[in-house]
Amino acid sequence: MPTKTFFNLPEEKRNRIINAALEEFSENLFSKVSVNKIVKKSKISKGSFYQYFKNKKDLYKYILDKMFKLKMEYLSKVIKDKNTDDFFELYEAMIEAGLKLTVDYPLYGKIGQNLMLEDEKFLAEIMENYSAQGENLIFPLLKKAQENGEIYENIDLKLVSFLISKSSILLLDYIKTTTKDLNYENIINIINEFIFIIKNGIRRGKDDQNY
Amino acid sequence: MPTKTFFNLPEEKRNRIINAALEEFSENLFSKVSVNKIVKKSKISKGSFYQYFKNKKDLYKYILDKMFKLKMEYLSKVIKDKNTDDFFELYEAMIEAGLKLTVDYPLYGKIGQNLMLEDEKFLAEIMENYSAQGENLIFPLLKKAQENGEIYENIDLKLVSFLISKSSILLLDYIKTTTKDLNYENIINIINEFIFIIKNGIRRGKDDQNY
DNA sequence: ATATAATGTGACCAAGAGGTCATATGACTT
DNA sequence: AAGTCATATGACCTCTTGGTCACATTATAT
Repeated sequence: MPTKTFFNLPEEKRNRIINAALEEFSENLFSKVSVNKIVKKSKISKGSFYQYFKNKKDLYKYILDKMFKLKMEYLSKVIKDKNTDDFFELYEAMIEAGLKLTVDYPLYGKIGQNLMLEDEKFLAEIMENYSAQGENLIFPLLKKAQENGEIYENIDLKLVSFLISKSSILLLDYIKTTTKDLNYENIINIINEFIFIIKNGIRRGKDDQNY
Repeated sequence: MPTKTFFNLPEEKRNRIINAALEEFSENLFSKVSVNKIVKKSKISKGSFYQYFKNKKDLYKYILDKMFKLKMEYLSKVIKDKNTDDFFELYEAMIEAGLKLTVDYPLYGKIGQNLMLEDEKFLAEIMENYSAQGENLIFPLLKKAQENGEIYENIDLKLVSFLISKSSILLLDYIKTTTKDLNYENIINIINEFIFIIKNGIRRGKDDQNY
């Protein structure tokens, strides 16, 4: 966490620093983010930087913290609003919420993507406080759905929740390689395609007339 | 490609260099691989290195080339041996082949994983000659299967082939986070779970009695 | 006006990077 | 023995990195 000094700063200056950091961390993995560039971009001196943050990692954790809080806001809002027990409905809403965040705050979106590309040792260290993120949010929902008979009994829920937790990143990746523009409608279409596959698979059974 | 000089080298020396490179590139992304470490590890001088390779990228491309050739060997063997038209059977065999390669040559496995984590600009540049890799190998098989009625008509095959092309990496990722040991049986089990999901989805329909 | 505390600053450090180059060595030809 | 060519070498160059520190400036309190 940043020092008291940092929080005493006038808001304008604090924002300058935060924005510079957001830009840098959205463009590079942690090890390639340059403190020098951040201080230049935010027009503070190197010395000041190290009066605000213990080191580069300290700043990174702070940024991630802001991001997770934002994400939780988005997710909890969706879960409350939907107010349903249907897993697939909820799941769709959650992916949508995740993608809505990356549309509303593209830099945070990129930072989230980059985070997932860090090597696991580093990731484990950085995420110690957020272990309950992604996967563990979905797992209970899946379990409930399985108990309700919505999901095959023999399916390995750990695997499914893993796939699902990766899905926003995966889909974003896919969208990048195909569609040129990230308009909302496009995204929603692809999400629906993906959910259909997770739901029904791709194999057309003998008894499937429609589709 | 390496220089003529490199190929004139006694095999022992050439292998020393290749092995050092394999180790380094399996442990780090390109930008973090150190030429200095490679020359130290392979006991050649810095000057010699630059007599063998134009630069770091030149060495990297050479290593990747070897890897792709190896992978094609594994894949083509599988396709020939199976000699089937059933998409899912073939698909399973292909994932297995991919994983077999990473078991037989763990360093190449890691290098492949790392490759997928490079940023896309760099990746595009490095892969210019191998664009037909992964995805495009699967797509025709999918198309055929769809024409045969094995796969729902409305499914977006591009998305499916994208998911599938990512599956070995995805699964390896999953295995790392759960199972401690990478024994073969374990891996096969997880592959089968995954294929089941892609095939049938996770939703239990009203008419599904079994499972 | 003085003393104390909070902030700001940039030259500096050591480490490491990728890449170059003048020179040395050794093998083969003539 | 002389000359030629392929190969080997490591000191050196420039650049960037994360981080430190002695010092300067400003704000607050008495």
